[in-house]
Amino acid sequence: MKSFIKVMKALSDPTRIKIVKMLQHKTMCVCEMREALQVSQPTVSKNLKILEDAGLVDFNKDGLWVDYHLTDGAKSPYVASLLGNLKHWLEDEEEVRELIGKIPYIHREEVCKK
Amino acid sequence: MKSFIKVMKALSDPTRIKIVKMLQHKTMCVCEMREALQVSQPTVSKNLKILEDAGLVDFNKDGLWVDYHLTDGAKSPYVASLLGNLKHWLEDEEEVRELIGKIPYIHREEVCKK
DNA sequence: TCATTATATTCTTAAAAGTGAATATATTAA
DNA sequence: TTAATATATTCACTTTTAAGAATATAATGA
Repeated sequence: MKSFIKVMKALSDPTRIKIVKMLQHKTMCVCEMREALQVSQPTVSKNLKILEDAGLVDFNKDGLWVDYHLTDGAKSPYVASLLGNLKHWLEDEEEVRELIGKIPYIHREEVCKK
Repeated sequence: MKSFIKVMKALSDPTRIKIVKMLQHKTMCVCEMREALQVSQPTVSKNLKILEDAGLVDFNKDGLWVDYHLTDGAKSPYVASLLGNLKHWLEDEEEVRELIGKIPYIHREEVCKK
């Protein structure tokens, strides 16, 4: 029950859902997501940690950058199923379309370094 | 996005998940659920309202009693899918099994009337 | 080693969520 | 209409959640 609630809670916040939707398209680092979402860097980091604790995302370090990606959900039926559904859920929401539309124009080299 | 978040939030609380799991087995009134869950009557009513607002449960009035049941989720793909998954999710959690085990022994006529 | 910089963590604050006691509402029956 | 009772709502209180500013950590290069 506890781990199930953790997954559901993780997916009960708009910022975190947006992160998931972005990661469906592309592995991204914190500052790229910060730029796309227009929120503070700590907000991105903390929400990523919540997603990570729930088993929804994982990361690889690449020098100073930390590349986040969605997990395959192999360790949890809830995660696998929900991430699967989220591939099509919310796809036609304007809010999401707009966010995804930004991604190609965000380049790590320009966005990071402030 | 908003209605999706509402559904996910509704399913992010242990009390409400327990209510959903009980309603998978049987239509129930507030005082029956109160007895099974061992929480206050307002707590049951308020959590039912949250589930109702999210489109997860509906009710029929039967005199003084209000019989709650799960919806078919026809109005929302999220609801239909999540309620479908919840039929098997958490089925082997001891906490849930114990709760479901109580249901046959709870009789409206005995439990209500305090 | 020191400077730079991407990310994580801490701290503080504000808003939201969850609970039960008390109260209000609604339905039924006498 | 009055009494009884199932449910809903209000209120007060506590806990949790989410945000950003400030700070700490970690990795790289000079």
